[in-house]
Amino acid sequence: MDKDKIDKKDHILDVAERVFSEKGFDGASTRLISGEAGVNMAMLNYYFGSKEGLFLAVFERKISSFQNILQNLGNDDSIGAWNKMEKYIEMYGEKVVNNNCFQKLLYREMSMNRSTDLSHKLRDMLMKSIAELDKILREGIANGEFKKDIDIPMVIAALYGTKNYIINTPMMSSPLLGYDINDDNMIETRLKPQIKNFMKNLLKSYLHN
Amino acid sequence: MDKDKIDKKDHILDVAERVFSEKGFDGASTRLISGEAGVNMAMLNYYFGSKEGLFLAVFERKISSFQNILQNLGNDDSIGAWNKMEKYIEMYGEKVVNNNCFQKLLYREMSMNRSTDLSHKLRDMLMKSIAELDKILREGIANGEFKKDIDIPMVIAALYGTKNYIINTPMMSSPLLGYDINDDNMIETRLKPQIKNFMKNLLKSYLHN
DNA sequence: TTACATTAATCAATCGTTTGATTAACTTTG
DNA sequence: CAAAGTTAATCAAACGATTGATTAATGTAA
Repeated sequence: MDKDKIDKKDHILDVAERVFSEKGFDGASTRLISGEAGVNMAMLNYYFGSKEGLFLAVFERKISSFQNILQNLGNDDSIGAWNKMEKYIEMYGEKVVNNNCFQKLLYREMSMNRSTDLSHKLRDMLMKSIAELDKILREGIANGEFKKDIDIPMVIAALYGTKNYIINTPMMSSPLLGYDINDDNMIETRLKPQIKNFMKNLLKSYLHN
Repeated sequence: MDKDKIDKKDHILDVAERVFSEKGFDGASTRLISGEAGVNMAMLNYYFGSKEGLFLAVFERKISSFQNILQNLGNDDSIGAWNKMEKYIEMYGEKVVNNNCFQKLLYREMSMNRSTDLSHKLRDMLMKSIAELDKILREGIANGEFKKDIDIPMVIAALYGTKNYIINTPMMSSPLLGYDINDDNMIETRLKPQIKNFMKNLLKSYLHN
């Protein structure tokens, strides 16, 4: 059945995403991935052409799911810039902490600084989210809500960087925060509220006049 | 001469640090490292025992150089907490942006979340710097300089995370900031002041009453 | 039967590592 | 001093293991 094929491909992608995020591209062998997925090694090449094709497919799937979020927020004239900012932080906190396994993989790949098609695609994808945030910040400056001398690029780096630090280095953030970052329950009940709350307070005091 | 031997080992470590930071541990072959260092492949094992031994040696060398900085800052009673905070940001900005190649390597290894001796050593090393920052923040709260409801772990994550985002993903931060992050001259004249200035302003508005 | 799915076996290439031989610089001995 | 002995440094070559990829045979469902 066609359904089965899709489910199987999706299952392989799930496993590959996890293994790649744990071991990195070079550290994750095709034998390990296929073994953990419970499929024959040759199936990876049958479905995805090559190891790099599989790697690409992992990202392609997520890129399309990241497409239509965080959008059209800057075009709403009915609410102020700070209100948009809070909404952005809310949505960002939800979406991004949920996919922490993929986020780790994503930013490790970006830190490789490669000039591949994939890297450019990922950069463009991330830049879309950033552009939305940039628009909100400019609007806030223009209408006097925010101070006019705020450092927009650094605000963006602070928001994304703080989240990445927590998610990507659980070995540091877990003892720091006092609870286990790898525990999904802790992420939901404690980490999400804490991140959202902190980012709002931090940026509110910095941005506002 | 003994001098030459030390210099050669140091040269290999320099090259290994760069190649590891560019390709990752698994992506950097011993042939590539020895080739770029201009030494015979067997010399890596002769000097460092194994590839992992070389990897370890790269870190060991830096750990000892990171030892005595950022220390005894919290014990000085002659200046206030915010003053210490500014000094911390200054020193941190200098030390850390200078070694951006190593920083990339360091945090990529930490994101692997391995339970190796190396990972624990690196965590302990980083925790020392963090503990100093923690001490300053607690002191500021105790003496009324800082608000009493600040989120200390998140402040630490914001400081370290913002820097990491800029340094580790130049593909994002370069177009964001408008200049080339990989250019040493730009790092010195523009990035360093911008990071220091932003972090001070950001934290000043968040921490202070 | 036909077309797709799946398998075990195998491929060449590359991996990290080891080897035995050679060189050069000191040390010891007569 | 000079010859013999000793050591660390360096090299090309090869090792077995593992890598990603391919093949040819088999299974399966329409």
